[in-house]
Amino acid sequence: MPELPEVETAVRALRPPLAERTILSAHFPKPPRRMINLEAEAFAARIANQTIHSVARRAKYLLFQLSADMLIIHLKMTGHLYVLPAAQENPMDRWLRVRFPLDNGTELRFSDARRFGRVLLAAQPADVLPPLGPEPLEESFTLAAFKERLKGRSGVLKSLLLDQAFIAGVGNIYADEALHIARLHPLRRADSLSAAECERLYHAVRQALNDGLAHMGASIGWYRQPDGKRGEAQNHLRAYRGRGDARPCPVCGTPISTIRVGQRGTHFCPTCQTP
DNA sequence: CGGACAACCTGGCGGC
DNA sequence: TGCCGCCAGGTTGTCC
Repeated sequence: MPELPEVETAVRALRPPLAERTILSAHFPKPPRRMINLEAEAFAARIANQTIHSVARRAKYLLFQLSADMLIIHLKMTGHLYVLPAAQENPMDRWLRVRFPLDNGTELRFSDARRFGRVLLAAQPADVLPPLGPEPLEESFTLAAFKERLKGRSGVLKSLLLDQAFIAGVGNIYADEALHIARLHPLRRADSLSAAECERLYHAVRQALNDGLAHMGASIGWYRQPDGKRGEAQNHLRAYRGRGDARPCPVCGTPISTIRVGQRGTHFCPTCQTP
């Protein structure tokens, strides 16, 4: 569930407490299995004494620029990052996977109930990151650039929006939101869009992500901000529905339909988003 | 390129 | 109340 707005919210919250802090070591309370890209001991030895110079986001990855390496973390569905005094416990510690003691007595912790998250250490991020499309909220992502990327694509819109190599950072929630804003059916094929529809989709993707960001992310399921607070975006969603949420379309009042597209739960308004 | 599907995981929920 | 089974989700990898 952490998608671009949720990861960006986390990045912004983590910047102040981590600025120019030095990581002393890395501890893995439980066997890390596939979570890290090195052996646990090698990982800890390599990250020790590296200073965090910046915290940034690319797609749904958090990027920590260290003295010599990049620390790259993907939260997947249930990952959570938080900074606390080393002695202070937190409910999220129940699923604690990594603790990074810092040089001022605080600790960066990574908790992840479902163990899908990834914690990678690499000198060159490109060595471990998959191909990623443009950042949809950056100025360089223009309507013309979007139309150019659409050329030659024929798949259904929902799957295309979820393709991180096509556009970076959109996940299941904001894909459904963007399609509702654009009044486009999730099964519409990319090569069937008129110029006007392309333009609606372009603006809708950015609007959906900006709305999520403005509300500090959507706390559906597990997502929390680093300070433990819930985001507010889930209260403003137009089409995406979590379990037990039967709110109708906010535009026309029609019940929201749920189908599966590319193995993903997909929510849309059958009145506003015609095939 | 695209679509289908399995795998990875495990808490939480619906159903009984 | 308790147990079972399935669902959720992002990404990777395989196959056609």
